[in-house]
Amino acid sequence: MLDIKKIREDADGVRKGMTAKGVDAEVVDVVLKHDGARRSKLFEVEELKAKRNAVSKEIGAKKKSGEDTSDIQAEMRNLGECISSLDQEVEDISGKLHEAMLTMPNLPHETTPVGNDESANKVVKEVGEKKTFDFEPKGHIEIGEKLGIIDFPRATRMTGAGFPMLVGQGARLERALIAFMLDMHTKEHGYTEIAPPFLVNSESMIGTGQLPKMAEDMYKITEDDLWLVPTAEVPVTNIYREEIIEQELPIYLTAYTPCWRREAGAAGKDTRGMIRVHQFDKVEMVKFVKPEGSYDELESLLQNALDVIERLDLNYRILSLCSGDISFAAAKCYDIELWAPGQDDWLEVSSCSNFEDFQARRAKIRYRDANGKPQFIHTLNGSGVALPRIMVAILENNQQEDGSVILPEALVPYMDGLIKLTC
RNA sequence: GGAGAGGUGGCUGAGCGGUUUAAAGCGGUGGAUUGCUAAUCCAUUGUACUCCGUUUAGGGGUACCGGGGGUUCAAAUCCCCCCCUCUCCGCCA
Repeated sequence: MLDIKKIREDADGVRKGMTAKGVDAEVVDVVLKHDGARRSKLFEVEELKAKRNAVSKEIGAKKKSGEDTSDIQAEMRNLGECISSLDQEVEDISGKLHEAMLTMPNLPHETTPVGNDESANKVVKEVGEKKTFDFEPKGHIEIGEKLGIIDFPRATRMTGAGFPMLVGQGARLERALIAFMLDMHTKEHGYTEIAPPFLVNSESMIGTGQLPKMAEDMYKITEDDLWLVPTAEVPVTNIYREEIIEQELPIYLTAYTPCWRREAGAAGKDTRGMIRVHQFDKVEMVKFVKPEGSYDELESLLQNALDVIERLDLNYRILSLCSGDISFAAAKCYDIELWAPGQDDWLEVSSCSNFEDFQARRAKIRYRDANGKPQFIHTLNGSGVALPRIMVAILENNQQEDGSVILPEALVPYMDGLIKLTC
């Protein structure tokens, strides 16, 4: 959520930001209209309440000394009715204001490239060479099925398309990757591991910005009014919802969770294989930091994710996403993409974002500044990294002509010394 | 799921319709005193919104005693619904 004061003071700047994010700037005028109306009504009703409080106190005193107060009480009954109808008006206006505010995306940071869609994303850096083969490289589906480590047909029968099942060494590789990443983030990057709930309530989804906008992209358990997490960002960021954090900052947290996404708007896109699925595993990193250094923290967060990829000997490129392509809540976002020879395309395996105080404002997460005053903190998160696509990258980059796959050295200890997946 | 007991400021804990502007203690902050540690004394002490003022400072008001409704001139206090915690019972990996 944006700061209402910022919208009042710099309406034009906010309009510009909305436009850059691909949102109709008219929302600014809607917000300002409701804000003005709310403030004047609030002033009106608060004056009446002050009067009521004073008179009620008088009544108490008069009753004590035995005076008759029925006249003033009757008068106050009318005042009470005025107050409750004004209260209702204030509540209605506040509701509309809040609703409008919740639909406003975060403003892009000044270093975020301006643009409408992914064509305006900027390649910041490309590291490593695309692998070349002296045979025709296969896609991960063929490789995986031949190795017997992925079973799409049975998973589809059991659940439906987009819910892949890993088998044997495939399941083991998944677990190895998770353990490898968590170990790296906890032992080398200073993160504390969290094993959070996989279902959260609506307040948490609003807190990180998934609701209201992304409702139809998520799975909902209607009966209990809970949602399946689309990313560990949600439960982990919401750990401190409605708190003033008293412990020392920054706080670095990492968590493995499955992620569930309905991918409602993506029907027919990448439907085969593991590129775009309804359930996938991910290791996520989340940071709670003071505002001053949050952009340095974004750079180090990105590096934490890159360390995973470099250790697995994969080539990659980093994109700085443009204003129209970054997520609703983000001010700045880097994507990390891996080259997948079987797809002949880049695969996004991580998004590292700075949300500044946007999520903190929604989720009411604060810290105390040097003067002891509560202030909204800055939150950041990044995938560290998403599992199916890194699995795809490993299978497709490390495939041999005979169909076997050589495992990255860093994973060998996690695979009980296995160096190669074979049929 | 059933029965009972609870949920009050950073913490402990009183209050159970109107001198509560939420007692008292602990803690925190500032000051006084004192070889040090410590003790003692004095003062102070939350959050959000809002209005006035403003270079700063400041001053007023409203709301907040788990959450949401209701009764009343007046609710921490009475009534209803919900959430959470604890104890016992039931069910259960």
